[in-house]
Amino acid sequence: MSKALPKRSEDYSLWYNELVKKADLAENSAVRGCMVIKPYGYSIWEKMQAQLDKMFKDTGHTNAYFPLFIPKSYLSKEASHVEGFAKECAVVTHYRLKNAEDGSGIVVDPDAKLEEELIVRPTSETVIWSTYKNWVQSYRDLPLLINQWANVVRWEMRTRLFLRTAEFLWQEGHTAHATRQEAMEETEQMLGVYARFAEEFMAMPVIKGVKTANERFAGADETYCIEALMQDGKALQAGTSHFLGQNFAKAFEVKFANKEGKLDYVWGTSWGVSTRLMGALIMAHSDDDGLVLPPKLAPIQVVIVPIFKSEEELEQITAEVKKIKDKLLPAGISVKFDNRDTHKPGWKFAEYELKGVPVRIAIGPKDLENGTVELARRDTKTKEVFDLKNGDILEKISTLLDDIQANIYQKAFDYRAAHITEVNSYEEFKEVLEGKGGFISAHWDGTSETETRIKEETKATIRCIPLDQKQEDGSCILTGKPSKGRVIFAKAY
RNA sequence: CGGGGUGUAGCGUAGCCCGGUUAUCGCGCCACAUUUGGGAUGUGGAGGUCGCAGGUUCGAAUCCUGCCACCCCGACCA
Repeated sequence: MSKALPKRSEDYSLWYNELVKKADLAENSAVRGCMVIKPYGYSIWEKMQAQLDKMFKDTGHTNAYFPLFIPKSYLSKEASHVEGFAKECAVVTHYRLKNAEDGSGIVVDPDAKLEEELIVRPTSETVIWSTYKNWVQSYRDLPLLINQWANVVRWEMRTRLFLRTAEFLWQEGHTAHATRQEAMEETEQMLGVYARFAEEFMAMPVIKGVKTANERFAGADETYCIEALMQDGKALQAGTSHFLGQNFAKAFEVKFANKEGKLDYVWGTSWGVSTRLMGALIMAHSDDDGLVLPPKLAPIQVVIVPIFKSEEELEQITAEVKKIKDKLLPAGISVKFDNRDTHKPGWKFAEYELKGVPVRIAIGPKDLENGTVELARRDTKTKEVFDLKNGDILEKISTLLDDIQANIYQKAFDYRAAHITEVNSYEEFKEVLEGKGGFISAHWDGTSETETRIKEETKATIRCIPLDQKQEDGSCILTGKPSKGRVIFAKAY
């Protein structure tokens, strides 16, 4: 393991790339744009999945699985949907290989051409709605509240580990409802679930908002989102929840008989978060020494490092460690005792800091003598000596984990608060954008043309129209036309 | 997909312009010894299709062509 990480202040994207690799989260694979998620990285994803899955179940959803391949014709049924994804689809055209006649290896058998080409799903609306057609006849069949955990493929030009990969893991919820209002409530409910997950578990504050027409999901009537701010001042869309109206129901003929006996199209939603959340998690909290993980998502919450010279010393320490583990483990705290004699304590300290383990306990001969342990917290890098006789270690650690969770949230919150800037002129807008970055709250005339022009001139996009937007008369920073409230601009990932 | 850059041991690199003994150094790895409260030290050792494929040449890591991958900057996107 080589030592130092690049400094965030010197090269932020290099810092990110190196951190992802050095902390054993992921690495590039032989396939362009695809990544290998390593065990430690996957453990974090599993913690995210477990929590989100629970939240989905708690709100009445069930998991199912739909196929990876989508007949090409399905994709073209919803006009704007195809347009949105056509440029980044992987296509399966053949189903057999054979040995090349000149012995040069294996080639695609031209005789094995598929009748209809298959698209590797970039998202599953089309397969799912074509299935829902068969599942829905009456209002009694509604609502359908289904989620799937899956991989999807979007053939991206430029990729970055976790933030944008050609294949990524996600969850996609797809629901069908009898009324417009119910579908709208579902859309908002799931946005709330995402926001709560981001804030309470990832310790990452987010802005809830609505996308402008330019940024809306292809095929949706309305796209809601949570937007987070990274430490380099760039915004990251962390989750989306779409109100699909009756668009997919109409495209796939999903009709039901309502209570009055009349046929009507069902109302739909879809919502998703992906392994991109891993990127958000990394960039929200980590520092120049490595990852900083929120305790609620850390695969290892507490690491115990023994400091010993002899076998006997290690045995004595191990006995003490067992007592501590017996208290922590039943309380659901994940503890790793790193008793390897192949690495020195200092090496281990650095290693677990790189991996973002929230709390470290060190026990050495001096501690055995004094009945103490040394507690170190990752977020503040502070250490304290804890007297085992004068306090309950479980209570101490629980409090510490809660403190860390709260502290890193607060830190991210303060950073964001300091980086939401209200501006009232285009000059000021460009100045803030080039200087301190972050979210910029400004008036906009509500037109696509203006948004596009601002994007072309500054690379900033409207991240969202905040749900808690204040009614405030103002004039558009670009055109001077009247505006009723501020929207959030930023450069985005 | 356009512009620029990089590819040499597990990782990071020197050598490349100007072709010529056995390809450099550091980290890591293995062995032994001394060490162990913040990434130990010494001694010895192992490890290389110089990204891949062609070409030029008596001779290629080095020159030429093509391809692949990665990084940065653009267009596209969660």
